[in-house]
Amino acid sequence: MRSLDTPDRGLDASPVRALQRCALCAPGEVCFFCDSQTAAAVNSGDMIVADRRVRRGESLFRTGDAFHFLFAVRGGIFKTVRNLGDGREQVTGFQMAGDILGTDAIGGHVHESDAVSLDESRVCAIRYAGIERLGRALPQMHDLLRKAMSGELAKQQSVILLLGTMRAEERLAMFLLTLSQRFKARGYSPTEFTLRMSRLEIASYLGMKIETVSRMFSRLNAEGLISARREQIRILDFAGLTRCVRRNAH
Amino acid sequence: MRSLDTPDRGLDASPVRALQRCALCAPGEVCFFCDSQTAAAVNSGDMIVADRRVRRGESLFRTGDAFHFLFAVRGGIFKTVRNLGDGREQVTGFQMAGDILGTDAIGGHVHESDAVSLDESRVCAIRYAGIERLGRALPQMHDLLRKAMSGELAKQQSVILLLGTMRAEERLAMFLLTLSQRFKARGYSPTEFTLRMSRLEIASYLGMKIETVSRMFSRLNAEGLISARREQIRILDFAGLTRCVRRNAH
DNA sequence: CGTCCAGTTGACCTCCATCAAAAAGTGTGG
DNA sequence: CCACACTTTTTGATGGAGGTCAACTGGACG
Repeated sequence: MRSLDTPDRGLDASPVRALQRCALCAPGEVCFFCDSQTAAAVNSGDMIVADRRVRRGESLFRTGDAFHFLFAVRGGIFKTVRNLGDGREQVTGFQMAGDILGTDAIGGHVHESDAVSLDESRVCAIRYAGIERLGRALPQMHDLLRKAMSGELAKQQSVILLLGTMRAEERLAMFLLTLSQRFKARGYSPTEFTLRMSRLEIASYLGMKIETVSRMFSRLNAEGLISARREQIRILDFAGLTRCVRRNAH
Repeated sequence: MRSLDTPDRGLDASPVRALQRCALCAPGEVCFFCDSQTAAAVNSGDMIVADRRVRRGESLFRTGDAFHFLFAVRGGIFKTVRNLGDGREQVTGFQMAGDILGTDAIGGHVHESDAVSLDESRVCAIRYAGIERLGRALPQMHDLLRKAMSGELAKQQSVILLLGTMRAEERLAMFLLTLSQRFKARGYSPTEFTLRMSRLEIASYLGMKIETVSRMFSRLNAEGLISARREQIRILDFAGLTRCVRRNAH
């Protein structure tokens, strides 16, 4: 009930807190650490934070890299790709402003996935050792981090449900609804947006083949639920899309 | 490469640290907070920790419950079940000694899944407020928690890959290999064990139907890789099972 | 010994993958 | 600006893995 009725807690949605901008964020940007308390710490220089831009196609980190930094996405969009070792790989998520990258490497000290920018992106690189140290003086930051990681866990569980229980059409409908939600939360139009990821990347993320993704786009088009032409998406019927996710049940 | 070559970092595997038992753990038990430092804090009464047994079929928490406690599994086994709201649901994981439960609710303050015991289980219930408070004096505990959550994220990503890219036979082979690994890490036989979960629960977890699970068990049997009779499993050929996971690639 | 439930096996069908080709963009050099 | 190569997306035709439905098997328990 919850994940469908409250889509902002559903698949890959991330609650973007309406917080004060931190010292590093430019107007129009939000980042994970945008919090007055935390921003103060950043200013005071207690924590090593580096502003960084990442070009389309560039990686923040790759599988096997030693873990030193967490990354707070301030603008643009990333994909994370995880490798199975036999040539197979899968996109495990898309991250945009307000999202955090690298948390899955805290435990193993090594990144288990690639983070690739799909756009001109801006991030803050935050030295993890600094976070560990600073937490004593600034417990809010640790709280923020735990909440973000907990949110990641919940998001991934939604992906697991999508992959484990949904049919192709539902998956795509869910994907579009979630994207729409995320754009809305960031102040962009929820009804009209441009896909930054290719059909291949969508297919990988949704556990299907590129042809099937294409067919499902066409089908949603034919049903009058969306108007999709290549990367340009307009959602025409939210209720219909939501019904589409539910109806294939059982 | 990594997830197959180093199975203990693969699907649902959890590195069980060989640490000193904490004050609450009985001989033969391990828990998440088994750490001399942490154990001391537990003893000193700084953190509210309650020992608790959970009977087969009982829940630790249910979807919608307010979040107050994390649970450290000391013995037995749990499943977490997440609901899609239209009748569909899926088992998102199995947790045994050393694993932690409830972390996905830290962000939203509400549990988004059910945690059900599949056995006579023992857990420590740890008041989350206590963890937040105690972290200042005992940073190791926060570190432990972050690492555990990070490990959860990595585990779930492996599940996402399993659901997104693997065929039915591979999924079951992977499941058995991972279980074996987890038993081994806990000092039990990796070659011979009893499944505590039903075929239905396995099917749900692996995103397939009960009939398919049954067929795949039969197939692995026929191939001489395992000897499975109902819940009693013996692994006859580890290399063969591993090859089975790889071979269906592409 | 019959009932019940979990698991297995069989027969059939559907959804999606696969293979193939056309269509629509994108980029490059003349 | 056009011709040509090349990539990405769409559409079509076909087949196969796994879902569905149904019957059977084998423990567990009264």
